[in-house]
Formats: sequence, structure tokens, C-alpha cells
Amino acid sequence: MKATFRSIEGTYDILPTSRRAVRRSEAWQHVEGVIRDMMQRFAFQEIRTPVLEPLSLIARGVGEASDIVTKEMFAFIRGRTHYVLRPEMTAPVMRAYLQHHLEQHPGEQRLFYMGPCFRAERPQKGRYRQFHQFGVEILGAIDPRADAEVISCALEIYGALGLTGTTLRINTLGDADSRVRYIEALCAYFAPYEAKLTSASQQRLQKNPLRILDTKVQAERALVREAPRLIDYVDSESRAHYEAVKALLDEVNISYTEDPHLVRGLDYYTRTAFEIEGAGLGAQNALAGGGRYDLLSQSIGSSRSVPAVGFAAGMERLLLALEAGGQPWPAAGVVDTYLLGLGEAAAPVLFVLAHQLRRKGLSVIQGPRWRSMKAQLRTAHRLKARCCVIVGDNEVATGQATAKDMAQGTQQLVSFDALPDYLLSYLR
RNA sequence: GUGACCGUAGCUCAGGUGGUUAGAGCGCCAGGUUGUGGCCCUGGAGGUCGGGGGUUCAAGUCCCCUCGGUCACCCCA
Repeated sequence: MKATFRSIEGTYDILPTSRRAVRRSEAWQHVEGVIRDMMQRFAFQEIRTPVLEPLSLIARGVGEASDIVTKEMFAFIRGRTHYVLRPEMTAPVMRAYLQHHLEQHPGEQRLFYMGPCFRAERPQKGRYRQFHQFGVEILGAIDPRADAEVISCALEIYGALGLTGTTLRINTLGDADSRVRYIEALCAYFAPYEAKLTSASQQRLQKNPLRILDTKVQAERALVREAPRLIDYVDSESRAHYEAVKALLDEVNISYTEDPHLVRGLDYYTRTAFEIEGAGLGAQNALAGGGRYDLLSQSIGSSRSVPAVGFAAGMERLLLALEAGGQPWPAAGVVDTYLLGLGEAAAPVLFVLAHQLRRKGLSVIQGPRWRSMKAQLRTAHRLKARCCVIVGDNEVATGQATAKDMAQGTQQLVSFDALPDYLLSYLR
């Protein structure tokens, strides 16, 4: 039989049975559990925002003209409203912060999120049209401690999952003026070489000069190495902030490499910028990225300045990296108890038993009564059931079920009434 | 948006230069004597070879188009 519909390009189903971790629900649950646990240790509380946001929220943050708005987002109009499927979470979190006046709450706001985001890009390894991000935002914090804490949180999550081979790169972007001055210097530096650049880089020189820094063309990389360094254009307060962040990272032995060419394309980013890369990910090897965005609140129209720092991380890339690292996944059984029926008389008995056992907190499933005992036991074995309860005509007649221990292979007659307590004590 | 490679059973894949009823392993189902799983043995179901068109006496195999997948470029919030 041929399937008629498929999931949309760049989207995929997460199933209980998939061989690949990225597409297996059990793997997701495990990773999500570790993330939530770590968020709690850092006292980050969960925020859930709608998948739909006003287009202008995203567009204003990003700048109207860029490819991001025109090509990379799922946007549509309905009635008079322009909608967008959120492409990331930082702007929505800031929107919620401003909308609900969270600055009125005591101290900084420490929020984490986990959920689907959408970008209309061509899919490739580690890049999907519906993908999932988790991350944290500390809003209302100017302290370099917050920057370091955010970095630490991301790394602790990866560590707790047993992921190895991650590398941390950091840089400082300075304030808005620093970047304006730097971009001028960069353009001045590249201008004499313009004819030699690839057409892509020539366009970047016009539209987004900072992006020349991460060109993949070998000849251009040599030019980039000699290019002016952002750090030399950064204001003194930002430098002091940067030094403070590094000092804190040193205190807890977080190793990093300083990358003077690590930049952000959007204007609302300030000061600290960092990226964590993973192994075995292909071209899209950034596991997480983050930093400070002290100017975001104003760039989305608020009169209020909200200093903030955070990171965003890709779930799919994390799963991919864990898979590439050969991490074994904890394999859980599907059920505690498999109720095996033989013949119609067993039907009401099993239904009642299942009800009682579930009330006691056990995980229970009933086998199909019309199939052979052998087939049902085989199924029970595959589900990793720890015991089977067998009820056929004999058991119905005597009021006693056969309880079978699947690991030992032993079995015992137990009256229906006593069965819930018997199994409960047996399985504990 | 651009490019490369790929598309044969549920899954992973075989099917030299086109030639008769399309294969394997795993998985699934059923048996191997009465109501007992794992190992082993036997059998079975399951495919319009992604779809459409063309070349040919003959196409899974060649050509074109199309739709998917994968990876890379572009972009990267």
C-alpha cells in the first residue's frame, strides 16, 4: 500500500519506533528531562509563548530589507493581520516581558523555553523547516555574572547528557557605536580587494559587511585573517564587561577560545557573543549561540531599555550530536504487566483487572484474546513486560489468574482479588 | 534561490554493458501436537521497482519531465 500523504518538506514525525535518535520520541523525552532538571538547578522558570507572532515583531528586530524577512520566514496575512510562525524565541520572550510588565517583579527575570520554531529554508543536516529550540533569557540583568551564567547553563546541559567534543567561542561586540566604527574600518580594509572577492562577498560588502568574516572561500579567509579586529574598536566599558565575563569563566574552569571574528548580523546585539559547536554535525555545527542583546527592547519599539542576555540551542542538533557521539540511550520497557487472555470469557475479567492495576499505578496492556498464547507471550516479551497475567477458561472457572514472571520464567496462581496487591509488591 | 548525489518490500540494501514469473537480511504473521516468550527450524503475507512521458520487439536498468530524500552553497535571528 502506498502512502498518499507525506509530512511537508523539512518536517518530520517523531515516533516511538524510529532507529534514529532525532526521530525517536523516547530520545526526546530523555533529553527534555535532563534540560528541565538543569533549568531548575539554575532557577530558570518556563515561559511558553504562542507559535504565531505578529510579523512586525520579528521584522522590526531583524531589519526589513534582509533576506530573513523576505525569504526565510513563514509569514501570511489573514484579514488585516500579518502573522509569522516564530523563527526564534528571543523576540517573543522579550515581547511577553514587555507586554506583562515583568520588570515589576522583583529582581531579574530568569526564563527558559523549549518548543518548535519555523524557518522556510532548504533543509540540510541539522536544519529543518520546523525545528525545536530550547534556551534561556535573563532579562533586566547588566551584571557580567549573568552572561557567564548563561554560558555555564548551556555547557552544564551538554555535560549532563554526556556530550563530548563541544567547543566554546566567545567575543565581545561592544556597543552600537563600536560596531558602526568597526564596519567602517572593515569596508575600508576590503575596498581595495573588492574586485578579487567572490560575487557573494561583494554583495555582503554592500549589505552586511560583517558576514564576510565567515566566508568559506579559502582565499578570502586569508584576507579575513589580516582584517581589522572588532575588539580594537570596542568601547572601554564593554571591554571591562568582557574581561569580567572571562574571569568568571576562568573561575569555574570553563575553557573557551576567543574569536575576534565572531559577530552577529543584527544591530540589537551588544557586548558578549558566544557560540558552542558540536562534533559530527556537518556544515551546521553550531549547537547553541547566544549573548547580550541590550538593544532589543528598543528595537521592537519599547521606550524602556531592558538589558538582557541568553542562549538559544537546537534540539535536533543536540540529538544529532549525541547520536554521532555514540551515546547509549536508557532503554525503558513499555509496560509493567501484560494481560494475556485466552477466549471470550476472559474479556470482562481482564478489563476489570487492567482498570484496578492502573489505579494502583502500574502500566498495563491487554493482549488480543483471539491470538495464540505463544503470540501474546512473544509480544509481551518484546514490550519488555516484567510480568504476564494469564487468564483463560481455567482461570475464569477457578477465580485464580496465572501470574508469570518474565525474567525468571516462574509462575503462580493468584486469586483475582489479590492480584493487584500481589503484582504491586512483586514489581517493587 | 543554486548545485551534487540518491529514490527497488515496514527497515537496511542486492539486482555487470536493457532480455522471460523482482531478490536477500532484519522485521511482521503462522506453524514445529494439548494453554507458555527469548535461541533454532519451516512456511506465509507484503513491491503497479517515487510518479508521468519517451526510446525499444523488450526498461527496475537508457532519455526527458516531475515529485520526494540527502548533503552542500546561499542565508543564518
